[in-house]
Amino acid sequence: MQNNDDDIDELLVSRGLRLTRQRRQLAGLLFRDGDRHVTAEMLAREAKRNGIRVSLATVYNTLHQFTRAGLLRRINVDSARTWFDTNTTVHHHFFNTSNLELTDIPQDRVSVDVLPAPPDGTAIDHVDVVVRVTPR
Amino acid sequence: MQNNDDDIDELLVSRGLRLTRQRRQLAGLLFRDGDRHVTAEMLAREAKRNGIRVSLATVYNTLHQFTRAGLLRRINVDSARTWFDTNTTVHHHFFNTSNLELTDIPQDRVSVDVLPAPPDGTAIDHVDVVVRVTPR
DNA sequence: ATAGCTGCAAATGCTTTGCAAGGCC
DNA sequence: GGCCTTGCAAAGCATTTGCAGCTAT
Repeated sequence: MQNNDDDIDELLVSRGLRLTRQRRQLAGLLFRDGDRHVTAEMLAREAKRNGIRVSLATVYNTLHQFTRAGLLRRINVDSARTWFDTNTTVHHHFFNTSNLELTDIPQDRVSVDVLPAPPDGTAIDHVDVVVRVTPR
Repeated sequence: MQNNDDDIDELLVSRGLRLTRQRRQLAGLLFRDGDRHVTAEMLAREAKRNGIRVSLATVYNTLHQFTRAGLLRRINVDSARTWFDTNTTVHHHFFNTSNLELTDIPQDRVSVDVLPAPPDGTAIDHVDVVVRVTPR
């Protein structure tokens, strides 16, 4: 994925998000090159490195707003922190438990068959597969 | 699974754990009836309800010691808290994101094929499948 | 006796919240 | 102008840690 600034502005507006400086700059980091996995802490550090002035609270707010707007997907791999993925399509992950590196697995490279019915009164929302890996 | 007090003592000793009052009582709650999913907070509350005097820090320590000893398995379903499962065999989970209820799926009722190779220099440790469900 | 446990309180790390000031439409 | 956003600091949780006192072996 490749997006220029205009595409990114349009993306935000199309999801009903106002164009504030912080949102445009964070969206630039996230969506310019596509396919990224970040935590709030990582994104805040990266923003600072790039001369973007934004508070940590705003990074959290923005990640959640983008998630609600369907631009990001939350991933639960690690009970210590929340990861966000710019790839919102159905797919799965490798998670390196030593260096906390997350890698996508294209959906069509994993097949999952869940035979049992979900618990009474519930319906399946989605299936997450995390393949935990460690250095060899 | 069904264990009486003697079985439980033997279980702890066989894993090299000293028989302290707190460990025996917590192990009683966890392993007497088998197949349970708990968080530290839940286990501490249950202990209190059962008149077991134990600090929250000891509950955390004990859960980790039991995990290291292979009596429990950590589960990452929810980035807000850590779950522990008394079922240490390979299997997967339904997770109800509304009421935070975890249910086992026997391994033989799920088939997963991961085709791509893990990232360079890593080997697969294990595969976790979480089927997220919501009330219908 | 001594290595290992426990309990408490304080500390930590991630995340959320309250609120005043500022910015977008 | 009015509503949404931002930043800061404080608060909130889950979890870990330091350490003095206790306990299993």
